[in-house]
Amino acid sequence: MSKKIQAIRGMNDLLPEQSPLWQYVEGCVRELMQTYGYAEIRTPILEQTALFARSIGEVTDIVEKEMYTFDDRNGDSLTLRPEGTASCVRAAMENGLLHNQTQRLWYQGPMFRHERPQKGRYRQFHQVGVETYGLEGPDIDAEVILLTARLWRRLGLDDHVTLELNSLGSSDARAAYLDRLVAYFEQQQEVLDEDSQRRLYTNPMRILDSKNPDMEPMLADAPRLLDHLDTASREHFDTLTALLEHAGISYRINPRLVRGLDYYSRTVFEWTTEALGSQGTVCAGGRYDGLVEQLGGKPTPAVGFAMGMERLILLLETLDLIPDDARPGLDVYVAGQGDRSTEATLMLGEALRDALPGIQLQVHCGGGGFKSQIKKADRSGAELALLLGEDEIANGTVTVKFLRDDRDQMQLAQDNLAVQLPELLGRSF
RNA sequence: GUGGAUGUAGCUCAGUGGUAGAGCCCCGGAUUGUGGCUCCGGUGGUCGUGGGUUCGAUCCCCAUCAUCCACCCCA
Repeated sequence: MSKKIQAIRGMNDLLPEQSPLWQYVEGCVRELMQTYGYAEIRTPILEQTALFARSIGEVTDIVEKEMYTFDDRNGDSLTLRPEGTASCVRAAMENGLLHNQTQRLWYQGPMFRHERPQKGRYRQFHQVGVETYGLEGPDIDAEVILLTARLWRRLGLDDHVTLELNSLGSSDARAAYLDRLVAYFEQQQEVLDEDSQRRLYTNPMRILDSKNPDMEPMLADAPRLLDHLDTASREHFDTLTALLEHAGISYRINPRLVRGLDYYSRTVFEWTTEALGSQGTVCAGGRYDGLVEQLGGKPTPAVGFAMGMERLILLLETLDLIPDDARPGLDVYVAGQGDRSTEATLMLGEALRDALPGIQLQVHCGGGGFKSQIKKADRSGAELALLLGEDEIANGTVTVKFLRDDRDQMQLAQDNLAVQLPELLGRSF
């Protein structure tokens, strides 16, 4: 077992039993994006290392210790993308998508971070993300949040997730606030725990995030960023919250909500759940007006978010919110008996698929006794079994056996099956 | 990167210092053209890996790898 090659730590196989659920969620996402007129963009999984170092922030954990970075054969430093925003900005700039136009884009795919795996956290994980460019007003912030809220409703998750909101203000206002904050923490040095001491000069806002209960009173009295916003950011935030209220989206303002990545400004938000234990953030995003310029483009306002597919799926599973059509299933299983049944079953299957293009039909392969074929039909989950024995083949009929209902089997003419099957299955194709 | 728990059949798990068992699954039979219930039989394991202690280790010790949970961080 252990001498065999196994998957890389934290990188999981998605097994057949799970893929219908993934396809279901992916389908919901695709429909949702189309509903809002967002266009899909697909970018390479590998980028030059500098792209992430410059956008995410040199001193973040992601860049400092979590990236899968290696040298290409020609000596270039490449990195497996740890998130989608940087690639998306790069691609949009490189292809002229930001030249005098706005964009509403979405993407989906695997991301890579070398972290210690845990529930809801893997080294290869999948994100769905949205990025909008060229829109500076709070209307687009609201739209992006409304879009996520619609997805929760679609998936039945709306009662199980909470929206948290904050504003980080302009970079000037934030810089001024940071000075105040650091000054406050310096006066409280003796209360700061070890982690916080370290973060005091690298990323002081993260101290606000701390879960250490001993620091709670000190943090509660810390200066709040929301009280030190510049006027424009304040108005932006107030308009956003008003829009959300109009739309009936409830939210909780969390003055301590800080995004981990350096590029955020003004609006930040997070959808969280209690049901996933320690990795409760299902979706997170915000505004990053400075990023495009930081990466060498013209100043371009931008808003986006990313959500974690594994966490979403875990959530649907723990809450038992998986609809039937997101489970594997078959409509029909075709079994045969006798020397000529192989040809007969395969041809019947093809004919039915021609006539009923949406049908989910499996023809038994691999021989075996009639009895075991019917057993397989049962285990397959199919509604009906179509049986082709010597008699049926001789007279052009097929025996229909109801696997889920207590109902007598019947013999039908093969020529008529395409007409009668939809009725027998209770669905159209 | 830190801490804790756990690795025995495909899956869920018992178990013992004298080289292993159950349930489910799978295959066959009772029923030579009929699943789901029942009964009978069968396949399947270098007991995660490497080393140590021992006459002998799946069990005790060390290391290592992996999984899970938490911290950190984040989706």
